Amino acid sequence: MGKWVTMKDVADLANVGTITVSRVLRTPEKVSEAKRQRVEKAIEELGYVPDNTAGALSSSKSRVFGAIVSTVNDSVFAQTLDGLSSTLRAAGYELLLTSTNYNPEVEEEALRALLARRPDGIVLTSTSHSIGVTKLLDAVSIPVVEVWQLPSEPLDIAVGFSNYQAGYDMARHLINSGCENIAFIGGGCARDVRGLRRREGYKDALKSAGLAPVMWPNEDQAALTGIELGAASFEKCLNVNPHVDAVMCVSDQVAVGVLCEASRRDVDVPNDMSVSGFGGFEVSAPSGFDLTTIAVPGYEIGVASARALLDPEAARAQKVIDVGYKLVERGTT
Amino acid sequence: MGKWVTMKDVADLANVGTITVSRVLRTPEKVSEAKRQRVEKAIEELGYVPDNTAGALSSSKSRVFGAIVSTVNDSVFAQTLDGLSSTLRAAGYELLLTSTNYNPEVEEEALRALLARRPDGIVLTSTSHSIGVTKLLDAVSIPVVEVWQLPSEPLDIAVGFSNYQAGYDMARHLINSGCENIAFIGGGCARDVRGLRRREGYKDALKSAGLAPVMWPNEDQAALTGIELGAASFEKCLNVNPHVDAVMCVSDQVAVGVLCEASRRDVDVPNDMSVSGFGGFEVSAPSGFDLTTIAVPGYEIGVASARALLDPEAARAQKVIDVGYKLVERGTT
DNA sequence: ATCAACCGTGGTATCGATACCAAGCCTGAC
DNA sequence: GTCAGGCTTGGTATCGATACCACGGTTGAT
Repeated sequence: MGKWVTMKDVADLANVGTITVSRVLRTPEKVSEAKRQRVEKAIEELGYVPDNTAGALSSSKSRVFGAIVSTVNDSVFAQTLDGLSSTLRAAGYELLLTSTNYNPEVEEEALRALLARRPDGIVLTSTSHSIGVTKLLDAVSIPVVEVWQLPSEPLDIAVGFSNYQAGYDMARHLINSGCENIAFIGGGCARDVRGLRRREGYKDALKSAGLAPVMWPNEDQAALTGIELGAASFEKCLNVNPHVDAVMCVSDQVAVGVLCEASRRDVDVPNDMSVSGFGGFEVSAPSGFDLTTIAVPGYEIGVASARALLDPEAARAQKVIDVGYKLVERGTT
Repeated sequence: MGKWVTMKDVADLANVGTITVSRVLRTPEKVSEAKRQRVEKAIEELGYVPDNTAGALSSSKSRVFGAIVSTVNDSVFAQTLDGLSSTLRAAGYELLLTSTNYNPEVEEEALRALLARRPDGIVLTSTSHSIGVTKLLDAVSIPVVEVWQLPSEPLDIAVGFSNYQAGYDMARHLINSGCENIAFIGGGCARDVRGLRRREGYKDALKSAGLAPVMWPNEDQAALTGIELGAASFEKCLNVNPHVDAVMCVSDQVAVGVLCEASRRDVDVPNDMSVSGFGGFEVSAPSGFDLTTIAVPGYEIGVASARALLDPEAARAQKVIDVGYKLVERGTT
């Protein structure tokens, strides 16, 4: 067992008290120049790495934040995690990550495990919370940030944007550009609450314009992932409704699937039909697809969440932090 | 401040010693049925959540593993993280995540921050390590797992597959199917060591078949991401070498870019030209692209790494754990 | 010249859990 | 009937750092 060097070892070598070593690390300005250099030299010499678990115990500040995500394997949350992680590390904090794989039953267990590490704050990507979860969170006094949506009643702080409004805006955009037979593909999965909200925005926009909404799939098709879902659903959609002149997709991935299927069927986009996506990540960037989409600032959500965690008082003044989105019009509409 | 319930509170309510509470949580079989139920009831009643930081201090087992990844925002590592996280959580461990954003200078700092949490083990996705990093890792006695490659001299344990062999195999596959003018796109970025290895495999396969390798880009094009890089590079490639009959891509994303550009130029895949990718994630799945690719078991790498961390002795017996890959032939070759 | 205020410094208690050791109880064997 | 040995149980020390308080020495004001 390679024994860890302790603060006392450093203190002895530098001929100071342990507390002085602690101060050199946390509040160097309160230590005289001479001793500080002695201590720093001793730290270097011994290769001392402080033990934050011990520090957490005595100061009741762990300098760790916890995150519970549905999945890491989705550029959607991945960008946010990158933003979170980078911002937090710059401030001297670490990120404890747990993924639930979209299984809501795991959430409470995961939260319990997270709380056992006494984090200074928590980030949640999940949308609805069991009463066990709510109870646990109520009992603690640390900041809780919900991301990627704007609940009307946030648990504590929310950072995101309105999925409903995004769906509404895109539908309006299609309507304004002359489309009259607009289908919506994806968003039929009950667990994807955010996708559902976008679909509702779409529905309301069509209704208020006097148009009939057409949606695929209505049943839960969790087995299919983005691109495949898009291709398969578009095919079905065409069978039922051959005169569709616009397809609004729940995600960029789905939109890519639609575009592929369209090109295979010689449907000319955008002349015969418009297609829109959602996300604004790589797949929709100025590439072969040139997809009109809603660009969501995933990384920014991470950064804003980190700021909220680091300064919860300021964030709580707002409660709900809207980072917005951007409708990016490109070649498919 | 919502005060945390401590083990002593539980012990007092259940009328036992604190140590008995500890045993109920860690080794319940050593506690009599009656007391165990009393303690469990008290835990439930008080909503007690144990403090693992305190436990880590006294047992010098943190039940946390650290991971340093280049980026979360890449399905490549994301699947591995999912596998890691799931397997570790099932065993009662947590994952401390740090991303370096492909900046090798951050690695040492990140590692230092990670070690300050006294993890029970570490996972690295980075390929080469500075001497500072090596020194830090030498000083500790915890398992260190390097993933997604098979270094000849692993620091401790390695879990992955041979990128060189994967490149070689795919090139052989193209040669065997009759291609004679095979270009390689991507993998020119010096920081992407794994891509470079695949490209070397390609080069050697061509050489040993008496064919001339053709590669784009040779300069560092970090600014372009996958799809765009594929589209742009393919264009240049065609200008220089219009008779190319196969394009081997460093990743599926790049391959998608190539396919898009090909379809725009009315190049018929696979009749005029074959295209292959690497990765085997969503984008290459049975979708519109039907891409021939090398499928890498990203999730499996995570699971195997977790096992190695949990039982380092068994893993060290192997040192290098090869999870392999699969050449998936589909419609583009 | 005297005293208050302040700065740098160290000693000691403390955070919440677990390791270690010792004690009490019960069972079974002689 | 007595004693050994196994089982459960609790007391106390401990992990490594920080909070709190107290001390000596210096500075500035009166």
